[in-house]
Amino acid sequence: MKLSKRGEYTLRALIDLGIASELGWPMLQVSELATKEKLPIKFLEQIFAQLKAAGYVESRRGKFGGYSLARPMNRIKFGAVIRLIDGPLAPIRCVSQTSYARCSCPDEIHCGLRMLMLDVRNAISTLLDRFTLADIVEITLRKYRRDKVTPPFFTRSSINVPSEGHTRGAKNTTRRRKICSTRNGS
Amino acid sequence: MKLSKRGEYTLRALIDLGIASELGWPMLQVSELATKEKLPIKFLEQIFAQLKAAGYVESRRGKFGGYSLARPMNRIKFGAVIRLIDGPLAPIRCVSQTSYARCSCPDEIHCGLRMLMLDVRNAISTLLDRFTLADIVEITLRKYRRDKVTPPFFTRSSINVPSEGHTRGAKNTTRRRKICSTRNGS
DNA sequence: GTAAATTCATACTTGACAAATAGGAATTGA
DNA sequence: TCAATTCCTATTTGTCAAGTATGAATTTAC
Repeated sequence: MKLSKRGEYTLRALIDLGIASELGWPMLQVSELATKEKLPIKFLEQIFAQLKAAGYVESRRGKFGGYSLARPMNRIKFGAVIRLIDGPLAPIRCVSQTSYARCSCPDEIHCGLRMLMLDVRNAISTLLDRFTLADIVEITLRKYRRDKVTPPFFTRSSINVPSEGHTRGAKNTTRRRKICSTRNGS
Repeated sequence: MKLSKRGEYTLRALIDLGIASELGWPMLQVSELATKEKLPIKFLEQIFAQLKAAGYVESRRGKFGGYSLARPMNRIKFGAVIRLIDGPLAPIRCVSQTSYARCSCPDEIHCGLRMLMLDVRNAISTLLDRFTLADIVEITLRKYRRDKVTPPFFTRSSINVPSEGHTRGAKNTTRRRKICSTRNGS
């Protein structure tokens, strides 16, 4: 029942993009995200290529380029994103709505396994097809405010905020100058 | 969010074992199950070894040996079986109850991804930790009766029942004589 | 126009693991 | 003693996730 690393990175990136956007910072660079979330940058690049091809993000090339969300956050459903990246949500193909395939059992109607897995599939997709990026971003920001924590990285005012606990190792004083090559010297 | 083949085979086998047991046929052979569900026999053997080690089934060796359930069906939860075979139910480790591991994000409390995946995990395990083999077997048998279909293979009375559509290729007239080497000649 | 920084494109590597296969030892019943 | 089974261990095979590598195309600042 695993979410792949690729899937995990994708969702992290989208959520960050959403939060940043909500805080008035609509465009982020892959390198920023990679350092913030400690993800391999080239891997993230590939992911963004896929996200762009699917219409979730748009890009600006060249110096000071980056990626931004290509649609309103409430139109980005997690279910769809995970299906794009990781394939069907269903545990087995014979209960998948979006990518059905027959299984080996002779009689699907009376297959106990299928019945059980159908329930599981429905539980998963009910959740993931209901929640949108907007929901998660909103809840996350609300939590941050409630606990009076400044969301790491993504506030304009954080330019001069002294580093605050979990933001250690990222002494980005000037905002536009960001730290490349923090990861294994490349 | 996939269930592995190993997991699928495991559940099919257990359900079959449960149905057979309910119909007064408590012991089945690996080869019977393999031919019925069209599974690789040697692979199934390994699975049963694991199931036995975990105390789900017990065996009788030698001629006319086989496997039978080692505990009452209402004590066999699908969640536990899947965890045994496929590992944690949670999509990512940082929301696993049975096998937690920290993830890369600096602040789990405010992690939107974690929150979302926690919901998914709960949805899955609520289902799979509630349903037992007894539930599925009962529902399946009820469906069979409702539709007036004899459950393939597992009725004593089916000894003389003419083969019936989806039981093609398995002309097992004598019950104890079963067809080995139906699969790719080995 | 040149340099720097970025996205874009493609190909490759590496390791892990699922899935299956193979061969035979130990056990049991007729 | 034979046949049929579980049991045990090792090996193979293929696939795929995850990551790496290299460089082209594009954009901005100077």
